[in-house]
Amino acid sequence: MTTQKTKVRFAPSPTGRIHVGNVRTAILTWLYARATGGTFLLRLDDTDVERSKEEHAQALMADLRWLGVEWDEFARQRDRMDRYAQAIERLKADGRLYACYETPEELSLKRKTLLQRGLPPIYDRAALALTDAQKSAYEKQGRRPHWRFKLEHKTIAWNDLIRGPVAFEGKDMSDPVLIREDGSPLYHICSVIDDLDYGITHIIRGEDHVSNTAAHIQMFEALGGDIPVCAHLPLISDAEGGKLSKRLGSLSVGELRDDEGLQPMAIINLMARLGTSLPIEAYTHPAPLIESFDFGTFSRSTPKFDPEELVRLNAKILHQTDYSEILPALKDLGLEDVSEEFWLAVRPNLSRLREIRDWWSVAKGPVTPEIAGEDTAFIAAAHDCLPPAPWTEETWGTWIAEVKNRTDRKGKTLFMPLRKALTGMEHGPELNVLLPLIGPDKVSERLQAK
RNA sequence: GUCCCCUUCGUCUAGCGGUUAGGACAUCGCCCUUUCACGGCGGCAACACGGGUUCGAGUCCCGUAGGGGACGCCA
Repeated sequence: MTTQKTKVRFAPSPTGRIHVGNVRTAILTWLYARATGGTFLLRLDDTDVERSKEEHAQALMADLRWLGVEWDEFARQRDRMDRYAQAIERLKADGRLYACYETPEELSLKRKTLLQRGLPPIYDRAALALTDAQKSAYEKQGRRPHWRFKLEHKTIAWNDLIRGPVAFEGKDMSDPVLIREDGSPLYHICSVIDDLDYGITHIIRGEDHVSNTAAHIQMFEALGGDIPVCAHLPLISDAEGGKLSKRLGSLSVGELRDDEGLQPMAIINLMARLGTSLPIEAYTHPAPLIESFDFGTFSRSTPKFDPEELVRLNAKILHQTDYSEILPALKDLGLEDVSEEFWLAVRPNLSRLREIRDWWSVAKGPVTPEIAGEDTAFIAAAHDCLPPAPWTEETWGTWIAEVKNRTDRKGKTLFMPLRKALTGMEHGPELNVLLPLIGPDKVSERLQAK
């Protein structure tokens, strides 16, 4: 065995915002690259000029960067058309590509007929029997050919990192179209040529590609290259068990960030471990995920994706995030002068970062103190025994003891009116840490509110 | 329609012929806390169904049901 350096790629089509299903593949591919000390290539598969849009390409890269999924190399297929043409010529010369003249309508009819007879809709290779005379007759009618790759009718087998031994029969598959009628190359051949040229050692993608892989293997062989190791990930499904579609399937990284207000690590943690035998944990850094990454831990069944899990993870991540690490995100929220004390005080009460704004206004105001009619005398008494500045975390204890002495209250009737007067809420961070953060002036002011 | 894959607590899963069926998350209870949250400690909870094979089946075989995937001049 050679000690070949791992090289993997994530190859999305920039046809829309990247969503949960896709980003999982990106994250796992990236983790594998980092786990093996290999290279991660981001390749835009933008051969479909109709659907591929530059704005989607830009948004995709922004989303990946936000997640911290950094790529080492970058390529896009639209820049490589000359190279594809060259490889295609070789396949034609080798007789692996053959010209077909059926129209899309004719092909669709053929498929429908086969289906009705209970047969698999496999292309019948009629074009292979075309004589030169028939071909030129088609050409004279103005028809241009599309080209199919002639699969060898033999067993195609590989050892999948996730699925184990996989085998397909060439005869059970349709010869894939590699070149459109307009002469443009299709995904299959572009992908194979790129994987070859860029030295991809491992192909990691969804299991919706398994039968493609069978065809691709023959293309790798036809082009005389090494066949990368394959890992086909089970697709994730809806919480209801159905296919990941509609609302969830379209749940994009952008929405998770902008609408849901989630931390990138919430998504990384869930996607890295969902469907594996390793526990889903709330790490604040990807390092433990990289260290523990192992295709052997992946199940072959389709796991269910529950967005609520992201929120739970998000909360746990926040509870553990250090002040220095949250600072940039706080700046983005427009909270420049949050102190470390404040962060540590409110951190356990956050499930989304933006909720910190609520606690920030509790500390800085304005707050609408809540003082019930029957509590006015009590609050006034409490105000009278406020300890002198400076205030520390001990102040609350000192104060409340004094209030207890001077009034006949205890338990909930003792502290709850104070909490409501000071914060306007019945819940929140502990008052011993909150009190010095609000400060003597505002505390006094709020206790005297009408 | 044909082919392929999958099915263990609510969820993600361990298990690879003999287990009190293990863990994590969720949930519930207790502790901590003069609130909520955080944290700590415990509890509840599962082998889709039906046939085989075997002394013995969650584990092997066949079937049924359910779910997913593939069968494009999309990727």
